[in-house]
Amino acid sequence: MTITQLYYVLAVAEHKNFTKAAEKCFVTQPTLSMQIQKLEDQLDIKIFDRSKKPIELTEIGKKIVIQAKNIVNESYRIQDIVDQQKGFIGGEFKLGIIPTIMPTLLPMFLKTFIKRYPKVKLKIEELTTEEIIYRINEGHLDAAIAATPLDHENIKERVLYFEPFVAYIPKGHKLHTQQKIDVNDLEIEDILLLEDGHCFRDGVINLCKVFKDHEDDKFQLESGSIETLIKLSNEGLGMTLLPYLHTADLNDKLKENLHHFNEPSPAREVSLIYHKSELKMQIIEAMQNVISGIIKGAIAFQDVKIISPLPK
Amino acid sequence: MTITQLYYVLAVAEHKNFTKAAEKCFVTQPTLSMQIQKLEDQLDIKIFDRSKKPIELTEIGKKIVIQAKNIVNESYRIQDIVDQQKGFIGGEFKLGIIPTIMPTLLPMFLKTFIKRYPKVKLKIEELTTEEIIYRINEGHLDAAIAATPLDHENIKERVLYFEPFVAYIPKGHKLHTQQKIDVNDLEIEDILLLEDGHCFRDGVINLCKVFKDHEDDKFQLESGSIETLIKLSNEGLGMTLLPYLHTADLNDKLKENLHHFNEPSPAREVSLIYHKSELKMQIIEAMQNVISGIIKGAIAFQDVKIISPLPK
DNA sequence: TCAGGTTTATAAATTTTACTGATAGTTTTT
DNA sequence: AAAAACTATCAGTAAAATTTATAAACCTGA
Repeated sequence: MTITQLYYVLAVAEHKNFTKAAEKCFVTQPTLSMQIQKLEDQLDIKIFDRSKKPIELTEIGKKIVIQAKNIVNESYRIQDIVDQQKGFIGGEFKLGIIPTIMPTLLPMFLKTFIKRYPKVKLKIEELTTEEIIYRINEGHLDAAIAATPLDHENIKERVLYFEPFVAYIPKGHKLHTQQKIDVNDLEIEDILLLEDGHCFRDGVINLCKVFKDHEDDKFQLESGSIETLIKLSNEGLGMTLLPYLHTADLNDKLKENLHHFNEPSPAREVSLIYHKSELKMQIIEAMQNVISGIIKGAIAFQDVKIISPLPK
Repeated sequence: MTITQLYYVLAVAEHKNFTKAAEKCFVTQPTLSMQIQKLEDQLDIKIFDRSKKPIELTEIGKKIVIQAKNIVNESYRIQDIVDQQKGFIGGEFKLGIIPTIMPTLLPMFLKTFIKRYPKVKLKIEELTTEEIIYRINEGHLDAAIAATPLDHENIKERVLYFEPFVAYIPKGHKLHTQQKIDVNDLEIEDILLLEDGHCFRDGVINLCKVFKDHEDDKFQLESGSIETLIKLSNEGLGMTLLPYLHTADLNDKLKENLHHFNEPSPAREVSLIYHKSELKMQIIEAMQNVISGIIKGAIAFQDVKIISPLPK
């Protein structure tokens, strides 16, 4: 049994196809066929049921895949230990970012990061929270930036910052004339929300719970696009909440519709998240430091008072 | 990096000598030298400091060894998973037993065990508790039978039975004439004890704590040999406590000096112990079942009432 | 300090293993 | 029924692990 064989097994298990798995492993298909057969012969079991199309794992195959993942991952950790010892921050690093954070946060820290850590080969991908969770679990992402808390067993979170929401209240809305608005002014059934507006942690206003309690309303929208929110809002479908960092990009006309909250302001928690196995922790920490440093200047509200969650 | 290379590293780390490690791995010394060099080159670090005699691990080498142990162990688990799935109980199984349990328990269950599980290649070794703990930690023993609780972080325990102690009171001792004796009759400073008479678990009389509280006595003895205990006792150095299963072997003359305890009787807890990684769990469970079945007939005292621990 | 023993590294040869390219055999798709 | 997609098999090859033989380094004790 070799780590390579286990790696091949994982590739086939994932792609359910020897040919595709072989490509991903940068070997030819006969290599996979033979190596996996060899492992199966040595263990005297079948890992894959090749009679099914697409190929399926056998019962024992499933168990072996779990253990194989474990072993392959732990083998990566050897290089990790070496890097840590050397103080080396480098290598490939796959980062996922959710759409509503990508355009505002990435430009702020990317330049600094690649300058400070030139040996890190960043591969950044815009992904939904759901995709991010899946990929971190499968080991296809090293880390991601998303709205938290996710409360996911295998995923750890490090809070980067709290981004206050700014109310966008179009003309004609009853709150439009009010200069500063208060959380208590909000009528949740009237607000268009971001789809990644997770349940908020203690200490941050809990919007989603209230939202869920009103499922019998006229209509619901959870959009992943800030632009959509604004346009729908302008159409008279209600006010919306925009993450603070997005408000700078609005044109002057739209800016007139922005209303900051009285403290305590509602906010979203944005975190760097990663698998509990803590691989590539040096890079993750490096990234956390860069972002934390940058964000301090960008969000004046850092020391904003944040309100306790509402009762259910 | 291969599992084999990691295995070689572990062998050298343990024996601190390439030549000896090579023998244990059943390869020649140049194989180890080259493979370990290759790994060191790939990681671009030195795992061993060869300038020291005997060879030492480097700082990073120590960390790598820890991780290598982990990986090698987890690789064994693949075969374990397969065996479990097949219901196969077999393969090499290294069992340690402490001296005072070996001669009485082993003959009772060995025949039954090898008959019921003929595919298991048992390798049994008589070892002290200390040696057992070390070897289970290093992975040189799959399991052991010892007096418990050990309260050791990496070692799990499964109680097999409670073996009552029988008082051996030589002629001339003040308690000699008393037919049945009581725990309260014992004067701890006057008792010769087994060295493996561990601190006892809740529910079993706690002898060792009392013993330790009297460290300023005339003399102390903790022997690993039952014979020594009896002989010293006969020399007038005090009474002693014999594990119940040993009493059957005494000649009639010595048997006259045995005094059973009134209930609740003091007893030692005997357990099957194994590493927390739970490798070869099928065999461990098989062994537990065999021993538990056998012991029921041997110790009539199974349902003996056992007293609470004494206060410190 | 020098011979003898012990140990690790190196070199060349050998065996073993992993991998490829070509192809045959299946199953699925159309 | 033909084409496409996929896996297994085979023979040849490249790569690797391992061995034998030997050199080099390092202790050890006379």
